[in-house]
Amino acid sequence: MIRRAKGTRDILPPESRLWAAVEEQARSVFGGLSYEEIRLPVMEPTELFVRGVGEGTDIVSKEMFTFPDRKGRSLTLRPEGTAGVARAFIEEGLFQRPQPVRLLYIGPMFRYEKMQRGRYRQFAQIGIELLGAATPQADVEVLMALHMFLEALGFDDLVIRLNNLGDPEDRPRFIAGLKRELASHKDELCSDCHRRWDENPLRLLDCKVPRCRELMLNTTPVAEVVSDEARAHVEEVSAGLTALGIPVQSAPRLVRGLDYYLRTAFEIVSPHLGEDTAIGGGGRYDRLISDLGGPQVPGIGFAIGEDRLIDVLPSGFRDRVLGVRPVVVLPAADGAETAAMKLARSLVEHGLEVRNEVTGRSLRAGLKWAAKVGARAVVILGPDELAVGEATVRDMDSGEQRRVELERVAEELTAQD
RNA sequence: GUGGGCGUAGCUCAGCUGGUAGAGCACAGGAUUGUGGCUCCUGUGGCCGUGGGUUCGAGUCCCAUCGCCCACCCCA
Repeated sequence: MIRRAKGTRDILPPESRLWAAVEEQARSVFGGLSYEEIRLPVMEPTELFVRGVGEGTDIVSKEMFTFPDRKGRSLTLRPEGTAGVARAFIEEGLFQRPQPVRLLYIGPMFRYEKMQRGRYRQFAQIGIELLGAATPQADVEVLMALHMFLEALGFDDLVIRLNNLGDPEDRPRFIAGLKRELASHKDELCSDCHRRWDENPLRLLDCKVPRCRELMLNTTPVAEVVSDEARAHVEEVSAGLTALGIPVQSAPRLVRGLDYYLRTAFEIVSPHLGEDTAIGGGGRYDRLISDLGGPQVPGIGFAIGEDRLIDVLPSGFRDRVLGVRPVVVLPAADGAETAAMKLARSLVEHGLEVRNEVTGRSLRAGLKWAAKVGARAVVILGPDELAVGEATVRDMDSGEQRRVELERVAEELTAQD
């Protein structure tokens, strides 16, 4: 048997309904703020991610699906969405449109990772990017959008964890200070931290090892070392969110896995799900476009892990989506097929979800089947009904049924809502 | 990348010290020829993950390999 590639999965009905509903909600909420969908290639030149995401990141150093095409060009399946958006922004001249530009993307990303529950090598992200606005208000809008979207799905205890990464110019000063503070305890750090010490010192902050964590708590937060402008920027973002009634929590050790973030960096969490499970995260990336050879255009955005989101979806939303029940149309007489099909067409046109019986089951077997597929009602077209142009409409919960003229079946079924 | 556990029907699993592959659920039909959910009967469904080895004989023992799960690591 041929099996799916490691780390991929098949999303079957009815689970797939949740995906469709979540994406529809995203288009609705983000669309309401004029974020319009951009559809990008899932493969890009490898160099885009090496330069965009950063060579020292885990993603680029060991998690990319990279392969040569038939002419020897190195391609990579996108491990995240922002780099591709930045590339398209430059290549398609989006900086010549009225600024800022608001974009939404939904789609699969790929990372060659060790498998674990809730983590896949192909996973989906929903993200937005706001390009061409450097103000704190831009950050506030993006975070508000994130909050609105998740609230629309029924999350009710969301907290934004916010950090200030400063500007790239602040980085060496901060890192030097951090190392100075940690120097006397360097031998107590874990082996990974020793590696990070030289390769990616910022990520020292992010270590999950308890002893390392303790040591980090005593270090000076990045936010206190950054330039006045950077500090004012993030403080204004925080104040703006608070003024909107969106809970914000300062997260001095929050560091994200992508090199391009500066100033604003954040995650959104739902505390009752556990503090380690961020639903989404993002930040500001004012140098990314220019680093990739484009104009100096600032940007901010986030990505939500759709797989994980669907895993933790509030039950209300879940039940609403999965609770939709079909109406079964059941021809139970010779020659009833056409009338049944016409009726099905009419019911669908009235917005009902119809499930036709097309296997020639007996009335009895048909009803049994209807119960199994969760039908809320069955429309029976037997010989008696057919003779007088009627149908029997049976409510599958109450068992009540009545004869209705064919033209009035849709009306009968939509009335009970 | 490191450590541990597990691979038998679509799903959950049983299968003893090696001797002709099983159950429940699910699916299909019927008992009830115009009425579902309960019950009962019948049926479909397997190269026992794959390859090699030991043996008269392997689902069972040995080796390898692939896959899945858990933890670490990392991360949306």
